[in-house]
Amino acid sequence: MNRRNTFQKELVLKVVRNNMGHITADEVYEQIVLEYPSIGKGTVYRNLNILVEEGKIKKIEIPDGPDRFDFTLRDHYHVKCTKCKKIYDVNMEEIPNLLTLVKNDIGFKFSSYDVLFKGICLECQNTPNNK
Amino acid sequence: MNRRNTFQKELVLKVVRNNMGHITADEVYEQIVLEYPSIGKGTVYRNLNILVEEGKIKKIEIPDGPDRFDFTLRDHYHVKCTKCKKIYDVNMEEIPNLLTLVKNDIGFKFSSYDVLFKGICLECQNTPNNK
DNA sequence: GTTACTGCAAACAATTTGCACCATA
DNA sequence: TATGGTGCAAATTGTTTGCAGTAAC
Repeated sequence: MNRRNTFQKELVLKVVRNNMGHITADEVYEQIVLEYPSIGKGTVYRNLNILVEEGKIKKIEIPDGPDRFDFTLRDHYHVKCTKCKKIYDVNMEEIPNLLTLVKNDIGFKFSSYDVLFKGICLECQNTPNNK
Repeated sequence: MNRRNTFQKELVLKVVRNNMGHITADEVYEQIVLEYPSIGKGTVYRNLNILVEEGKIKKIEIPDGPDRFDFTLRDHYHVKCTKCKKIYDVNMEEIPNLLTLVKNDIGFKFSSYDVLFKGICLECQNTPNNK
């Protein structure tokens, strides 16, 4: 299974790279369609996953919402606004490595962990629509 | 909108309570069907969400997999086996409150955060099927 | 010339929803 | 008896997949 370089794969990488941060597969597709209308959504999904596999981009899995793809190299965290569901970057102090705090009594081989913050974004705080 | 007590809602609560830990909506449904075959899946989903709203149970959102419902009161974390996708409880030392480490420069009203550990479970480590 | 990749549509999985009927308060 | 809940099927959302044709190597 020798990987090939295709025009479509280049486009997908370019769009994720130019958007810098948590773009969804659908947004990637919408942007590519503008300059290359014949691309299929399946191709975008396939290439995003290949690029993740190759370590060129990162996948951020958000519960209750589409996956995001991130080009940024530096480690950072995300917040989800529980009202509008939008995702933002979080700047924060160095997080202590939570893996060192685990009491591994079940023989697990721990590899990593995800942290997702929740809250209400500025915009939603200011909307009177206080449902 | 005055909530009513129904037989079905009781059953849902009973099953989550008796299972103690990260059961899926579908598993709840499968268990109830055994003793009350006419129940609908929609009813199970509806009641699970109502019970979460009422604070009687907790919803654990797992990316790339169905939501889990938890009756346990004590705070605890979860690990997902990246091979078999099963979810396990994690015992660990007190986690420092990550919210205090956030540099809130975007006016967010932070409320909470989720942590999901990842790794390979004992069973999958021992399976020769090393794909 | 292989065979990986594409575009498309259909399949899928988890969950929500519309609606006519039912049953709780 | 008013109206919230049920059961069912259809709709939704995000993603994967099967397949015949296309193109990269």
